[in-house]
Amino acid sequence: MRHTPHPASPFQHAWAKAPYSDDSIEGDLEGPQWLPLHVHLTDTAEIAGRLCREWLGPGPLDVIAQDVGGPTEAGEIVRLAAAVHDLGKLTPAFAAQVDDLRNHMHANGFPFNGITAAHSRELPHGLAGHVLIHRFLVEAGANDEIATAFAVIIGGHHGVPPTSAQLLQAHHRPDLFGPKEWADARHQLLDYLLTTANLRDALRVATTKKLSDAAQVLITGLVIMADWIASSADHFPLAPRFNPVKTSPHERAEAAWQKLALPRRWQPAPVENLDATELLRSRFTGLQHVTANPVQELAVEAARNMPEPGLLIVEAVMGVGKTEASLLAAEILAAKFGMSGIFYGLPTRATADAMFVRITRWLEQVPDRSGSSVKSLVLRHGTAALNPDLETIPRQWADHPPTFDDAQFSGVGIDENVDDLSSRAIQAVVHSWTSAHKRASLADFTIATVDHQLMAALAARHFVLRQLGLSRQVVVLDEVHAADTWMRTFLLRALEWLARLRVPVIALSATLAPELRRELVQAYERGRRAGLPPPAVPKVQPRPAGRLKHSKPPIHQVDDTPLPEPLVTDDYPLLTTLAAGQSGHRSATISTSTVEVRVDWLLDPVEHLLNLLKNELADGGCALVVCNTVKRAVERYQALTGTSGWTVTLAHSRFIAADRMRNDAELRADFGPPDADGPAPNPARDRRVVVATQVAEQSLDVDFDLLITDLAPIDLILQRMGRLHRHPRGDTRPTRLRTPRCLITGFDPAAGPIVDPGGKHVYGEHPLLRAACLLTEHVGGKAIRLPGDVPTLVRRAYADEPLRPDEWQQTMDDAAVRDNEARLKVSRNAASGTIQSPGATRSLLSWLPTPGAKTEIDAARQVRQDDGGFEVLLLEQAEDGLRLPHHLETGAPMRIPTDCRPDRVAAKEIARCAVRVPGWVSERHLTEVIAALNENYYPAWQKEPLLAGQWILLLGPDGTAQLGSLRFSYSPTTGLEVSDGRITER
DNA sequence: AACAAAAAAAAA
Ligand SMILES: [Fe+3]
Ligand SMILES: [Fe+3]
Repeated sequence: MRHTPHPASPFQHAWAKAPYSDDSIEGDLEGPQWLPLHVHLTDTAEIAGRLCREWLGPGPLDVIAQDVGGPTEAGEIVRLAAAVHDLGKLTPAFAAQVDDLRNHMHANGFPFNGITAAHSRELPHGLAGHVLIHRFLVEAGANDEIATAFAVIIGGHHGVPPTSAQLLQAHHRPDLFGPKEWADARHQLLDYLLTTANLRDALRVATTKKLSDAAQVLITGLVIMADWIASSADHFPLAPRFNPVKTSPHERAEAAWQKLALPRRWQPAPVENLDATELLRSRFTGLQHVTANPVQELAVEAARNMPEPGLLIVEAVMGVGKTEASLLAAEILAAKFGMSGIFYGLPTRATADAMFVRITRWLEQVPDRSGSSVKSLVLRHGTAALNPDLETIPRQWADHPPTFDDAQFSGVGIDENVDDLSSRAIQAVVHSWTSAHKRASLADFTIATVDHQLMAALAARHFVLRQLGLSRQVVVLDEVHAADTWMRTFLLRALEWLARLRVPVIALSATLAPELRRELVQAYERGRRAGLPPPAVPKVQPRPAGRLKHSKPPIHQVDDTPLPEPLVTDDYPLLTTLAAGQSGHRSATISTSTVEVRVDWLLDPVEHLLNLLKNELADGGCALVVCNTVKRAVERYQALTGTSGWTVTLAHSRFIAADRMRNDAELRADFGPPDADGPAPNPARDRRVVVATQVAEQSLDVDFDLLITDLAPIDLILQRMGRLHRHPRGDTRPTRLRTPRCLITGFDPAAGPIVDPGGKHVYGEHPLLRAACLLTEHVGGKAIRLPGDVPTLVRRAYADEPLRPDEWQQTMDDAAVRDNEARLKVSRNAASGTIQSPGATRSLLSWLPTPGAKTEIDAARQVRQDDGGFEVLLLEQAEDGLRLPHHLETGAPMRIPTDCRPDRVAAKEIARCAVRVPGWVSERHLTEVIAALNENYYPAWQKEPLLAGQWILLLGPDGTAQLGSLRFSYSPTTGLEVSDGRITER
């Protein structure tokens, strides 16, 4: 096939890439360079084809195939989109941007008619491309709907699909598209592309087949990915300016692909011949002699029985091997449904860090039919760079000595900018083409905070890349019960999309309220239905009388039979499945040890607490005191420290990361599981009191002899109770503490249905009162059995059934109404930041808010609710410069320079000094605090990714700072405290 | 006078 355009073709003078000559400093004597437009387009088409053939995998390809006829056509349509993605660059509005190149085109017959570089912003080339491709498809016989569905991919190839308003504006500016000479050149270019890249059949598909929203999402993602790779001058060399490129598209792409060296995609092997136990033993080196437990058996069975991609919810307590169960099931599902990787989402960075190591070990054991020993794996969260495991593991899987490319694409990649972008500007440009976060979507295996899954449903720039990445991974979500109302809004929308993209999902959880279980199941089912092929003969909708004349017909015929209802049951552990529209459930009989907790009230005045502890800890032992607010926790900590007879520790989230990590580690060391050879008396547990906020609720595997907790929603109370006699310590516990006891504070049942204002602010009134009612049933009476009683208590707490006492009913009903309204408001606000549901719109047009303000789009919306709090890096101001908080300094004091970029080691130390400032500070004192923090802005630090954009809070040597009227103080034992001077002086 | 915990943030 002839790849060089006819010498007379004017389009060969059009340009796509033109690095400024300043970019090639450092004795680069080659002079200015360029890349002709037609070369960039064939490059991108070649890469897109390779991505489809080698990287994408059958699962997502089939989603596209469903719209266009088959997998071959799917690959072709992707190549077509890639081949024309920058057609909008063949317009005077784009081409006028660089004088040199503009003049060259002008000299070769392209009239500019006064269009200058200043006009380029009025017609971004993506938008121009949308208009041009739409017109071209319509001329080739497509209807408007089909043409728009394809054109919007071109319009959105920079991450934001156009809005209808933008299209309208573009149509009013024909001058920006240029006169006939330009239109002719574009037609010749299209003709050249169709011939050279062999895309005539693809065009026929594009003019006759309507792409669904899901296909639009995936293809846009693929085009962006291909464009990024094809835009790397390191892989696709530029030519001296105005010289033609002589290498053929195929050769260029072949060389680039080699150099890129993407690890071959994971191809899981079918494992039908192994039972759950055999599977378990072969995938986990530490479990050679273990037998699969019922939860693991059921998970494997559920995965094997799934007739099509579906949802599997596993509710079980921590410690029954849910992680193993999820990985076994994930491997089976990946093999069955053509997935090429796994996304493992965790609620916190700390849990993600811990899971990272476990998954790497598992990966070493998992068979791969691709024959490759290199796996592409990424740890994706904000402080992944601080994880020490990353430094030890990377090279393990590299087949060959790691080069820069290896760091990017094979072995372990981390989610951050590469060190030392070096002073050579052109290097920096090359290196950063796939910088950081957005590159991570290429990986087969992702361990991340759930946020990265939720963000797939966030209406923000480049969300299509997240969707594309997830579309080829089995998604496992851990601790889904922990999602609050805000996050749940994103979770459900993201789940609809996963279902639409035919992605199997495994959700792990503690006991779910039946309502949440139902929401998860129905969200997945809605997404699945959105992807069902429309019925052959569309039903004619009878127009209901009185409806607006212009009411639109539904996008396509949707199955309107009722959504499946998962069975409401108190079985536990519980596996709920949903596949092919059918919901099922299985429960396992599993012999976990039961803990019987006796419950009692303890009135608030701190003397009661002191007396209780004096008695109970008389013979030793340890107690956990959980408070609903930091303020209460600090108060109780201080009251307890003033008394002898025990050692007190305080734990909450307002510690700098380094201290928090150390505190957590100490808690695990002192109160964690006993050694495998059996429990021994542990002096660290002797007369210890830990006062904590909700940080003690989750993820920390610790055990206490006695629990005192503020009233909280029942599921959280039960989580806290889970810290009571959690490990087998038998008779090493003091005699009087051998019966597990839980005292509830923050509530006086005799005083009526009145909850503590702090708790009310955090949880709302209604769940607290419901919890109080349920606990009353057990006070002084029968113990709460863990985990057996958990499902019943959780179900009743969130059901409508009235609870005694009857006199509280009215208060509770009123509270329920208020809480519901508040919750509805939160989810409405969250929903304004989500993308559309699958099947709700014909195209991605206007899906994201007005582009142009690119950064605003990214920043203004988020998957976590904004409470006004913000993070600062806490450093000390010494006479001769900055230093780390002095309690962190080991050895020689380290002075931190502010006039140059700190080295990597120092930057990590500084990043570990991050702490969150409570929300009320910014709500009431925003301007004065910002003004004060702004003074500590060091331009030289902004080049360091770990420090860029961070606020710095400087404390004096006494550990305090005055910002306006606010006084900040920090100590490694009590954490960050902020007080308002104007108030305390009164 | 507030009031938990939790996370994130660079193009072709
Ligand atoms: Fe572009
Ligand atoms: Fe491009």
